[in-house]
Amino acid sequence: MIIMKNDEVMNIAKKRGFLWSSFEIYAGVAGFFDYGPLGAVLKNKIMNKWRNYYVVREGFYEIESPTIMPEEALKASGHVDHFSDPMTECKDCLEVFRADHVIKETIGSDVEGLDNDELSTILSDEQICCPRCGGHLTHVWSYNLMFQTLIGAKGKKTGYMRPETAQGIFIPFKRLLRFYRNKLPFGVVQLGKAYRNEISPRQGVIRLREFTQAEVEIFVDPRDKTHPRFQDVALDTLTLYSAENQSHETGLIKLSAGEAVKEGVISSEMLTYQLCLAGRFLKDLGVPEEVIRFRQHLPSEMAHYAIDCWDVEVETDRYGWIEIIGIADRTDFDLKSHSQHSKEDLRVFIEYPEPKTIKKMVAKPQMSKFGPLFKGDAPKILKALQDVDASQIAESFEENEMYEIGVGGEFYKLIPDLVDFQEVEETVRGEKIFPHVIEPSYGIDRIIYSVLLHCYQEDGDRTLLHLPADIAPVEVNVFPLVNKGPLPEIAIKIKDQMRADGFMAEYDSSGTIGRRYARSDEIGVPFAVTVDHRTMEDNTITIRNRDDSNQVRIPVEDVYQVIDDLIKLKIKFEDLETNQGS
RNA sequence: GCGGCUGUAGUCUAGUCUGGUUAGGACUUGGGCCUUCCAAGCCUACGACCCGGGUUCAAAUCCCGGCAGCCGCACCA
Repeated sequence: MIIMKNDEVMNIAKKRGFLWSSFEIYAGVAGFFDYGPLGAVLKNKIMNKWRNYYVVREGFYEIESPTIMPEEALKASGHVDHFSDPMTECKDCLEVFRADHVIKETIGSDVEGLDNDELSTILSDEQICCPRCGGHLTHVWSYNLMFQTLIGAKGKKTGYMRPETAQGIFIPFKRLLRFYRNKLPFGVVQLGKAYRNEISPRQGVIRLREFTQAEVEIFVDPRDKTHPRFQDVALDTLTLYSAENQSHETGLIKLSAGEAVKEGVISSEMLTYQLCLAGRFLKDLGVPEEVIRFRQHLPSEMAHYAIDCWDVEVETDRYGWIEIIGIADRTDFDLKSHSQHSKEDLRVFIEYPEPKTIKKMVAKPQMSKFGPLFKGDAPKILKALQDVDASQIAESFEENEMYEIGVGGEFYKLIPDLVDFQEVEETVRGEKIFPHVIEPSYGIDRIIYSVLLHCYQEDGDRTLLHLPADIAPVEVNVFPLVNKGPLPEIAIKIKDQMRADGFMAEYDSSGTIGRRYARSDEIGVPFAVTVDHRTMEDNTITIRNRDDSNQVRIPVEDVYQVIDDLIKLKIKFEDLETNQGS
């Protein structure tokens, strides 16, 4: 039995307060995890680093919307109908199947969109039996992956826990568009909990029923998916596993971002830019490049509305390659659908660079004849007439001497006498379109797992977490070399000053100094300040670097600034060593 | 949701088959001694039979149910 890094890491995570399964004293519930004292800090630091990437540097403002959503909204998004699976169970062997899959496999017809009763009817009419044992299948029921709840005291309104944060961004689109002063492209982010009632969550923190997402929705002009700062990422190397590589089993390819766009492997600059950003983010979290790949969705697995979709995957010893970020071009599906369901116009007016003057024929009703003829119906006919292309009417006049127009179920005959045609010049300044959406969607819990897993290292007896200094939960430890004389007191004072300066600092005097360093390394504290005999002589302390155990000696009064620079990655520990040497 | 295996301190484990004294050990952790730089040593303390029911004079041990974990199947818009 190979000892998996996964097991070691999860062991430390539990023992030292990063992660553990929830409700343990009540035997736990599958699919729920607590973040412990260190885990919660780590998570916040990672989320804040993420904000620094997207909110600060990309300028995509963050919003926060409710985690409970009304049924209508999720009906529009497709989750009510499509996030549930029609299930059927074999009465004999108790195996559970997806009803639509069984039907498709047995009689070959596509039954997408049929409701449960219709599916049940097909099952019995076609005498479809259990694919495994040939037994009888039950009626079809829905297993919806969303947690359902009731809103209000009378509980009349059905609500669901949101299955993704994205919808919370699409719904207030009009307000967001206005906030961004009606101009594309713009991006909006949301970090928060999402909920999926997985049938059988089993892979620890990889598949949770309640999890944290960080999602970005970037609204772009569908005709222009170039990125203004593409040059900034064009030379980034991406390890790609394209749909073609997968179907031909040709392995991974390494391309620069620029090449990937040029060769059409990735569909747009916008999408590619996001892939690069995701890659950089992971590397900044200490996930090495060798374990990151970008896998394109196969046409068969891609949601029908997406035109290109890439998963960022990280390799793990326990679970293989796992998806931790999904980056999709969702086109205009969501906005269009919400537009239809809500009857709100969620389009954006895009101005042409130059106003276009177009000549067109318009039909001008002869009101003096029109009015008397149609009387009360005239206004609505006029209104309907506005939506009809004048050339169509002209054509119909030529062929049939009349044009029939339908208004609300009634038909009216127009004869050439009633309508004049005029050629007019019209200035068109732009047009209304549904923006396309580029969506990077991060699974924060999976990222935290990946970070812990790949920052974990064994070095002889020593185990350490190579967390980047700016995400390490405890930033600095302060130790007295021995518990004698004034050393503890000085160390405590330094620790207190560190805390006053805003550092996550801890003091530890228990056991030998070696044991304290070991404890410190195990949770990835990047630096340790040690107070020793020389501190009393010349007021200096040592700073120990977690990653190589090296130490440099500096004056006590400098320690706060130096630690600050180290934690914020402004200087490297090696620079201190060099300075000291000179 | 189905089937198989498993469940003893924070961790690893002895004991379970064959029911019987105060559930034993190691590591970890807390306190103390020692110790002037990387899990040393000594003393000391805390800490467990997954939950519920049954059988029995007696259950960690046998039986049933539940829960959780692992493996396989299914599921994963």
